[in-house]
Amino acid sequence: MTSRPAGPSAAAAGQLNVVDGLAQLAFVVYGMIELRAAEHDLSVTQARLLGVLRDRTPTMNELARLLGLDKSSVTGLVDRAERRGLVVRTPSADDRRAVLAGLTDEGRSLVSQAAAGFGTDLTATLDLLAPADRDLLPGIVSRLLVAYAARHGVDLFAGLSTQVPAAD
Amino acid sequence: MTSRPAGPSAAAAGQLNVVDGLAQLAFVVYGMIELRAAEHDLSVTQARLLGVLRDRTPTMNELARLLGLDKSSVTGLVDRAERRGLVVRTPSADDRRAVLAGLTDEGRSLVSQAAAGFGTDLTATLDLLAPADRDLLPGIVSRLLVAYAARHGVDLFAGLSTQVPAAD
DNA sequence: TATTGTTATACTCTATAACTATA
DNA sequence: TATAGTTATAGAGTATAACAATA
Repeated sequence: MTSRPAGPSAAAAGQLNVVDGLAQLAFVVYGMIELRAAEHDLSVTQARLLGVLRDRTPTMNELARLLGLDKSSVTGLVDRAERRGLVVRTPSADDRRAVLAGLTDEGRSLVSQAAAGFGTDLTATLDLLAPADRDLLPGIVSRLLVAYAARHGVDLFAGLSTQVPAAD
Repeated sequence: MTSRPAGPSAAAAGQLNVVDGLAQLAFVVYGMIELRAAEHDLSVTQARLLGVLRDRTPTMNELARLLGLDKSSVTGLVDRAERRGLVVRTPSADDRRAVLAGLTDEGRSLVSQAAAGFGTDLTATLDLLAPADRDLLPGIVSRLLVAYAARHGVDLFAGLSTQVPAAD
């Protein structure tokens, strides 16, 4: 989707409960990622794929789990990325059934540029906050994510993220 | 609570900078919306469509602008929703070229249920936060969204949220 | 038999270009 | 001519089911 949040004057006043606010924030951030990824002809899905592969060389199966997709979906996803020269498949040495997916230099370069662009955009928005808010936000977001991860026994990661989500 | 230079709480939570943290949060929230929408066989796009129509009866053209999609995409989107009985097209009285899209009762019911489910999920996660964080977050998020909207001359909305149905 | 990955198939979502019917 | 909407077409993304190769 394109998720360019737009609409009539409903929220501009700031009369937003936190649930709606976080939903809107999610769409805004998602849209930022989408826009910067599109600059390099990447969909959010392709960007997530490259993001996951930044610090891993998983099997197709593991990749499916990491992305939350069916393995047949990942076949096509990697097919298209490989056709563009962003990803390569390598036979596994351990298991002759398995195939490892990894980034090419071009893939790595592309995802780094997209991530940098996204970081620039989001930072520019955060810079509009008052210093007190800017100081408090990182901790709250971190604690929120930790709480969520603990509750869901889930591995956190952001497709475009610059850093590894730890948790491994 | 005032400034805390190099927030140690954030680092303790797992060296996530705020950019990565917000990206992850966006994916988590987006995933929550996706999951609750899927419960009713709605994609995020269909849910956004229904969400937009909760308080509007726009022309196809306006709908395209609201969703950030091409008008031809909206034709198909509304086709599928109409086929399911969630949306109806009505000829415009003012302009014989134009067509208005609106929710059916079933569409309204469905989007309310999905929004309520999402609200429940997100609230449950927010409840894991310490009270101090829970008090601070809404204001920071609101101010962040207002800053973003002001900077981009854009009006905010979240396809699924609008208002929590609380007592619909 | 179970697992890994691919293929075949079908559907949603999206855009571009061409078309119609109004305006 | 310009605008509103649809249709035709193409491609990405997704899932289910069936399959081949390996374990």
